[in-house]
Amino acid sequence: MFSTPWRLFILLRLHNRKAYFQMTSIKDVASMAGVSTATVSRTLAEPDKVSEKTRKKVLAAVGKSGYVANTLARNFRRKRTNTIVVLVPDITNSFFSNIIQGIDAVAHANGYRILLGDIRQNAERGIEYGDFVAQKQADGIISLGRNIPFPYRKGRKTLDPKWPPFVTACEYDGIIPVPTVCIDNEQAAIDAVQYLAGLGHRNIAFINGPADSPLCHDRLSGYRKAMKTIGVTSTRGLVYSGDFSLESGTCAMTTILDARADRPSAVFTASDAMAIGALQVIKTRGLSVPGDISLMGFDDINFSAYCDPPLTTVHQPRNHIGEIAMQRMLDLLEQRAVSSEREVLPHHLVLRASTAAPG
Amino acid sequence: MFSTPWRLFILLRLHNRKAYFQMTSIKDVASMAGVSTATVSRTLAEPDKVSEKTRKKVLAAVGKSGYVANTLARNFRRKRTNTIVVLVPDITNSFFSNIIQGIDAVAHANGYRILLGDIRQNAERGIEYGDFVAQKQADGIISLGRNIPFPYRKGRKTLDPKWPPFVTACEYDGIIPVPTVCIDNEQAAIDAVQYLAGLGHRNIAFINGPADSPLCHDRLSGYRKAMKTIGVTSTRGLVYSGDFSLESGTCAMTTILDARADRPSAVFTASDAMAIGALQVIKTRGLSVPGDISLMGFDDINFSAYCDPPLTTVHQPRNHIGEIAMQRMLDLLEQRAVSSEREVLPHHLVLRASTAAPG
DNA sequence: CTGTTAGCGCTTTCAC
DNA sequence: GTGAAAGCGCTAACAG
Repeated sequence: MFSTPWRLFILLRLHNRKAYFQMTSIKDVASMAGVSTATVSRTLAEPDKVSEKTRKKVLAAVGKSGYVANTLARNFRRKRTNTIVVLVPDITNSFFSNIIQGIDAVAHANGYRILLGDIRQNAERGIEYGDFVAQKQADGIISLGRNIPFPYRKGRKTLDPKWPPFVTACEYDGIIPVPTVCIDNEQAAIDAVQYLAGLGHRNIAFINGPADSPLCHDRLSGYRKAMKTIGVTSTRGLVYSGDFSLESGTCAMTTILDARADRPSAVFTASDAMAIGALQVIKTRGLSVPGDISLMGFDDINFSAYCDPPLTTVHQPRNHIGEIAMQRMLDLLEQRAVSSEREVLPHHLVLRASTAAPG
Repeated sequence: MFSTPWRLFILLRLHNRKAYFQMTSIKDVASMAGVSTATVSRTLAEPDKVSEKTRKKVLAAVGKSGYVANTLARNFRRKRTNTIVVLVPDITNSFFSNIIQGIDAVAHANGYRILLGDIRQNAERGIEYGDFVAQKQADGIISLGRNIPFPYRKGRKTLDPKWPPFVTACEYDGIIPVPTVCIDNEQAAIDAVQYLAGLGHRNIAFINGPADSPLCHDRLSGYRKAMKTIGVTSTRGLVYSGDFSLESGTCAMTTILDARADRPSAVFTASDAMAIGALQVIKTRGLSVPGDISLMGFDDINFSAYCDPPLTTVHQPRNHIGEIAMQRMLDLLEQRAVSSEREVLPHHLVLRASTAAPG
C-alpha cells in the first residue's frame, strides 16, 4: 500500500471529476501558459494586477494541469499559516464543544482552520502550543482556559506587545489584559441567586468550580453579593467547590447532605454537569427536586433540558462566544485595533422544573 | 497593540526565564558555534551523528541565542507537517470527544498535532480537508464519519494507492477498504437484544441512527438476527431511526408511543443520547422505566450513568478507539504495513437500572 | 564526522 | 503589465 509516495500527487479538479496526478508546480503552469512564474503567482493572488488576456491564459493552464499551489511553500514564504490554535482545558467537557463550533464556523468562513490543543489540566501543554505559534506554525491562539500560554514575568500588568495574536474566551487570566469574550459571570450568579431568593429561598448553597479560576471568583462574588442582598452576610458552610464535572457535583452534594448543619433549601452550581451529578445524589437519598431542594445549574448544556426534572440554569451563548472570539482574532490578525477590555455577551436564565418555592 | 510585528520574534528559553527576541536563524547559530548550518541542523535532528564536542558547541550557541527552528521552513523542506486532520461529523456530539482525546494523546506523544475538521453534515467540508492534505498542509486524515474525503469513482473497490494516509474510526465507508478501528457493531446489537430477551422481552423496538450509515446497518442487522433468534422474524413497525441526538430520540419515542400497535416492552437505541431523549418522553407520558418499558442505550457516555434511572448501555472503548486509530495513522506515516481490514475493539454491556424483566 | 552546495516552490522587489 | 532574479530557512546529497 502507498507504494507510490503519495506526496508526489496532488488533487486535480477537472470538469467536475477529480483524480490525483503527479505534482505540478508553478513552473509547469508558467511554461504551459507561456508566462513567468511571477505572473502565475500574481494571477492567483491578485488577479486584478494582471491583464485579462494573461489571466485567461494562466487560468486555462491551471485548469488543464490541475495545478494546486503548495501551501507549505506559500506559508513558508508568507510566514503565515491560516491556522489558529484553540486551547481547550478539557475537550471532554461538552460545554466547550459549542464554543469550538462557533470558532470553527467563523474561522472556516474566513479561510482559517483550527488546531486543537487539549490541555487537560496540564499547563505545560499550553506552553507547548504557545511555542508552536511562536514558531509560526499557527497565526494565533484562542484560549478557552485561564492559562497564558506565553512566558511572562509575574506581576506584569500589561500585554506583552511581542506576543502573537492572543484571545481568551469564557475564562481569562485576571492579571494581564487580554482581549476576552465572556459573559458577566458575577451578574449571572447574582441573577441566579436572586431568582432563588425570589422563590423564597434563603439557605442557598453554592457549588463553585475551582477556587483559583477568575471566572469562579466572579461567580462566587456574585453569589455573595446576592446573598448579602437577602440579608445573609455569612456564607460559611454554604460554599463548596468542584471541577465542573458530573463526579465533582456528586461529591460536593454528598458533602452537603452529610453535613450536620441544616440542609440548604436550594443549591446553585457553577455548571450543569455538577448540578446533574448533585441531582443524582439528592434523589438517591430519597429527597426530591424541587420538593426538598431546588437545584440550579449553569451553562445550559443540551442535557440539562433532559434531566428529571429538567434543570433551571443560566444560559451562556456558547456558539456566539466562539464566533466573537474568532472575530477578535481576525481583528488582531488583520492589525485592526482590538480592545483588551472584556467583551461581555448576554446571558439569561432558563427556567425549568428543578426550582420551586421552598417546601 | 502589536506595533512591533510579532512575527519577528521567537521564544527564547534561557535559564528558566523566557522572553521573545528577534528571530535567530540557523545561520546565526552556525557562525556563533563556528560550524556550518548543516551541522547545526544535524545536531538538532540527529544528535548522534555529530561528535560530542561539536554537539556541545552547537547546543551552547542554541541556548545562548535562543534559537528555535522555523518549523514552517522545515515543513516546507521536509514536505511534512506533523499535523493530522481529524474529521468529526459533529463535534457537539459528546461521543466524539473522548475519541478525539484518545487520538490527541497518541498524536501528542509522537510529536503530532491534530487539526480539527468539524464536518457538520456537510460532505463538501470533508473534501476541503482532503484537498488540504493533498496540498501537504497535513500528513494524513483520520475520519470519524463515513465520508471519504477524497474523490473516487463510484464502484471503485480498492483503496487508491495515491491517497494520503487515511484511517477511519467508528464508522467506515463500507465500500472502499480503508484501515478502520471500531467495535463489532453487529455483535454489540446482538448482545444488547439478547440481554433484553434474556430478561423476558420479545416486543423490542429499535431506534437506530441514520439508515444510510454502514455502522447503523450493522447494528440493525445485529438487532434483526437477535430478534430472529428469539423467534421474531418480522420487525415491521419496530424499527425507527433518528440521528443520534437527544431530540431525535424524543421524536422517535413519541412516534412509538403514539402508534396504535401494542407498546413495546423494551426499546433499544443506537445512542445514549437518543435513549435519554426517549426516557424523557416515556416519563412525561406517565410511564416508568424500567417498570413499563425497559430502555437500553449505546455508547456509554458520561451522562448515561447520571440519568434516572441510570442507563443500561453498550460500552464502547472510546479513548482506546482514538488511540488505536492514531496508532494506525502512525504506521501509515512511517510506511509500516497496515491491514485495511477492520480492527475490532471489544465492547461490553454496562448493566444499570433502566432495564428489567417486563412488568 | 563535517562542510559545501544545491535547491524545496513560492512570492516579491526591481527593472523594463 | 510582465519578467528576471533573489531569496525565505532549512535539509539532504555528496565530498572530503
